[in-house]
Amino acid sequence: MAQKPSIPKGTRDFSPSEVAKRNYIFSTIRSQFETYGFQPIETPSFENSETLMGKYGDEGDRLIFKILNSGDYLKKVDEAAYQTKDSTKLAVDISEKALRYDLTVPFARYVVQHQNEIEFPFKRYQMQPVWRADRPQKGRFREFYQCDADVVGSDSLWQEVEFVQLYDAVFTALSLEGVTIKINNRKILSGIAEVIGASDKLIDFTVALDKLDKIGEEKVKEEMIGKGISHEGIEKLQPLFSLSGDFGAQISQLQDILSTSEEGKKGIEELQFIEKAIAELGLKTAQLQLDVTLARGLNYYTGAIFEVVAPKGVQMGSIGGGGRYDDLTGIFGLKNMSGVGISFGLDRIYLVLEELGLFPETVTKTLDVLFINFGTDEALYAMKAIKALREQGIHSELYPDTAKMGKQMKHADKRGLPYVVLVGEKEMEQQTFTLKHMKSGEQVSLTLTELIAKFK
RNA sequence: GUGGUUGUAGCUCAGUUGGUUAGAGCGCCUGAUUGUGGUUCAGGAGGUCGUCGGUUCGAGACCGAUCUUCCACCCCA
Repeated sequence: MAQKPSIPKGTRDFSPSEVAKRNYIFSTIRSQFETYGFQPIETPSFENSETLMGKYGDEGDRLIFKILNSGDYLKKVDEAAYQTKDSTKLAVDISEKALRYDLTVPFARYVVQHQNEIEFPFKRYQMQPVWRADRPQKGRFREFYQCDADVVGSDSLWQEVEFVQLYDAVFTALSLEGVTIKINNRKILSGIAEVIGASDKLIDFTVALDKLDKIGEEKVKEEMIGKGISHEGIEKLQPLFSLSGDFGAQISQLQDILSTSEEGKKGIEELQFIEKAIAELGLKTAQLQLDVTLARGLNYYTGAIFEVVAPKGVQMGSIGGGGRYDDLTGIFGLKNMSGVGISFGLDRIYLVLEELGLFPETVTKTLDVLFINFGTDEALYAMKAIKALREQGIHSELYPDTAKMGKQMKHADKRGLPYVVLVGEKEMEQQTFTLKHMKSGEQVSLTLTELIAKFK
């Protein structure tokens, strides 16, 4: 065997049926986005390095794909960095561009760059691939699609309420019932950190807290101690570990913990506003759940934090996430522009729908009817009918070669086509078409008008 | 970036302590059936065992490197 060609790890080819299923998810999401008043934009697949670098933390910088400069890229290299093999420093010299890492930062760049053309509040959606130089594993790829909807230029909490509804609407439309929309608030996390005297260690504290589900209370405490959080502080956290009950019950327990923190109280108010509104408006199939251990995107989220997890029993990380960022555009020089948004992980949603068998059968339908080719004269007769069918929007085609009938039938069978049409001498004489239903094997003789009517 | 794991026919996988010509099921092709696919029967094609190197009289099996798969950590959709 000659050397087989291959694709880079973490990337995938998509077959026709996979593309059909992916498009089904795309169009479902798109349709809900538009129903909620979002407008599409697109941004380049690569940005200037300085637009992306430093926006996702050190870990993020490591995972950004950098594009090597064209031409004699070693010429401009800093001699000292070259001699000492300082990769980080060298990277800046040999790479001025990088592949998009998510859609939020390019969006912030877009808003700042086009601020004078945009009417605020601006609601945009974007569905494009992003790239991460991560090590692949289940549901983690190096190239994958995000579907984002964001609003900039509005502080209103009604936006958060709408995003919860939007999540519910999309997953309901995809028949993916029972997803949990987890919600938290950065202000609550800050408040807790403040109460335990660890305001300066907010990130370390929340990263540890986030693992509560996974590694348990003891390990979380160990990690916090390891990060320099005092025993006293952890003592005060105790009620947090045993937080229980519904939304309201958890809130009242939080109120006790956060009674001395202004910021914490503000976070509670915000959560209560959202919860009340959602309780009043109702959700179709999703569930809104308070999760104080939820800590994502802390590099820029300032208010609400969202994460969507697949229904119980499906082993998949989050299938969506989002939150409020009061000052995202600030990093590009535009102050006081609050944003909030959510993201859908298309590739993971695909895996979940596949696992649960939730793709509608019609999604992969390609052709309504195949005409069997009996020879030149018959083919021309068939093509006239096909022309008429296509004008009516009926998906139809002629088997291109005059192969043996068995082979042609087999081809139709393999493609899973519902119907074939047989036209030989007999049919041509009578100006009819023999329509065969593949599943039942039944055959009927029809005129062209009747044939068209059959598929309309 | 760290640790582990996987790779044999198109697909799913066997292959004994290293020993002739590497197997099975499914799929594929041909015919029985030149106006009928999915069932059946008969026959057939297809593998330098991921790649490169090493140990050995002899390697699919042992060793090393590399690529790939999947998993855990980090982080994350």
